[in-house]
Amino acid sequence: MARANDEAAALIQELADLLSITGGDAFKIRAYEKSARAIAGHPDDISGLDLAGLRKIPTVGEAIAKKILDYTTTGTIRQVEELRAQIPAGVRALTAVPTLGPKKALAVYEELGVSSVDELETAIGEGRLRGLKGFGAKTEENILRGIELMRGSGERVLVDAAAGIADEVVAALSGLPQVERCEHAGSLRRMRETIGDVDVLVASTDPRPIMAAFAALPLVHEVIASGDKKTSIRTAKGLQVDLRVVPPESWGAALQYFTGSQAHNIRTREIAVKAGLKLSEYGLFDAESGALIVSETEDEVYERLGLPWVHPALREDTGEIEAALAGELPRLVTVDDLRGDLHSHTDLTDGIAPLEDMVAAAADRGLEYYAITDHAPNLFMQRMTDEKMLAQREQVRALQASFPDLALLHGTELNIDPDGNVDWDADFLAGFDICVASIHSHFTQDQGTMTRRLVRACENPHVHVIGHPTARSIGRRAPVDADWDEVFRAAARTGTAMEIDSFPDRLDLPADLIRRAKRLGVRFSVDTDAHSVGHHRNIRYGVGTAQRGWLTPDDVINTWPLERLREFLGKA
DNA sequence: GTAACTAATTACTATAGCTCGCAAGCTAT
Repeated sequence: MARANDEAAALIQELADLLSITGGDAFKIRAYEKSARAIAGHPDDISGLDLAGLRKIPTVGEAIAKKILDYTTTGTIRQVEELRAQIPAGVRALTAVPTLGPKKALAVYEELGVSSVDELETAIGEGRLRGLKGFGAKTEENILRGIELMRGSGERVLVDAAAGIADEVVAALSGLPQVERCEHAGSLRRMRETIGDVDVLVASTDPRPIMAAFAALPLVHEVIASGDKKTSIRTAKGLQVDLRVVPPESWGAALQYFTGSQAHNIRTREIAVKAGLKLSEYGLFDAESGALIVSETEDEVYERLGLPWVHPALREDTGEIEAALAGELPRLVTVDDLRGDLHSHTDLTDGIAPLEDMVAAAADRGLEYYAITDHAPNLFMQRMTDEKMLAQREQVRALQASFPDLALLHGTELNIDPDGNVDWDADFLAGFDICVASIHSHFTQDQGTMTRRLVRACENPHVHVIGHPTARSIGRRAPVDADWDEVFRAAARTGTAMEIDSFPDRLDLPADLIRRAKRLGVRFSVDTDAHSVGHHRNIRYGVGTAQRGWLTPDDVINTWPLERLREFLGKA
């Protein structure tokens, strides 16, 4: 799975981290970080590029190009090796402890020889940090809590968990008389697949009572910091929530700023500086006079910078600024664009709701078509049989009369076996309106075998969609290892769609692979994979992932009118 | 280290709050 691009980017990022510890020039460090992102996001494989080719990557100049070449020829970068010899890996790991940055990490290493998180904990226990310049009792306490957090629940949470907290905070604060506007921002608004902390923004002229009300919410376990402009709390499960209160006239600039990403903000601020402006969370200002120019809405902020409004899902500095400047931003697919859902389950297999309830829920979503795709026999615990499947088909056909505005498709979710074959022979498969095929076993095959397996599934004329293609489970199971570009070329060639599964712990395909697949001409299906009525609500996360993959409605087959979809399903 | 309207220098996002120690650095975003 790790491409040369990703490995080279990781090395360059490590170089930046190590330099920040040894106290290198801050701008040099930023240059490395920038180029690491650019290399990771570069569409072409860097292993075939020469010095000139590498330098064509934005932010990669002479020196970094040579380092990448060093990597592609020797497998590593000399400067990284040298710094590794100087700074043990454990010291770099120390900077992962919240409240312990590069400066303090270096101090404990140089003064006390501490080079791992465990050693740091011991050193604090023995009182060895006392007397170190810049380390007081409070710092000790904060580091210990940081270590505890890092080991415990302070990890990133799935997007639905963060969305639940954000919705609760926004609902509670929106009711306060002092609050003029209230929305969540941050990585949740950008729909990242996991969320480190929740950002909530309020517009008001009277912050005090809002901060007090926020700190008193039932979900608050601990108040980390509180001032007039910002209050940070932690929930019982360890999720940090930051509340910022800004004046109403700063709303647009503040929302833009707190939505991030940091990399995107750096780019927008650079554009401001070049135009003789200054952009901060309080507004867009004339750099010389300091006069406020605009900032009431995000639209105004972008417009004054010479850019169209950029959708939050694109704000990662992976090409959206260039596309915006060129007027080539994609019109992203939205939940409202979807006419159908092509992957769902009932209580015939492992769903918990009967067919009628699932179909009624689809009708409530306002869909025009809906596919029932229960599991196929080779997923043995589901006890599927030919007879059960055919009986369900009769039920679906009969139910159709009750839903004149919702076309029901009878399908199945097939299992791609280790060789790339699926359940049932061609004759039986031909009886389905749609077949999704997914990997449910043998996740650890080597890359070559896995690639052939997926390509073979695409080449099956009865397989229309590859379900949750990487089979990952976020935080629990790694994605399968395949040569994705080869899989995507097969999908494009055979007219097989790649699914974007909306389950918050799947979000599969992930956004970076979506972008690669789209470049190779692949189509997508954004589905809920619903196993209950409530799962239909997950569609927002699948659509968010599709947006992060720069997809337009035309890229997504279940935005198409039913007739066009039917043509696609007749791929054979 | 890179990019740019000084072509050899120059600028590089901007702010809040905390901590230590009483002005300034660090961390986080």
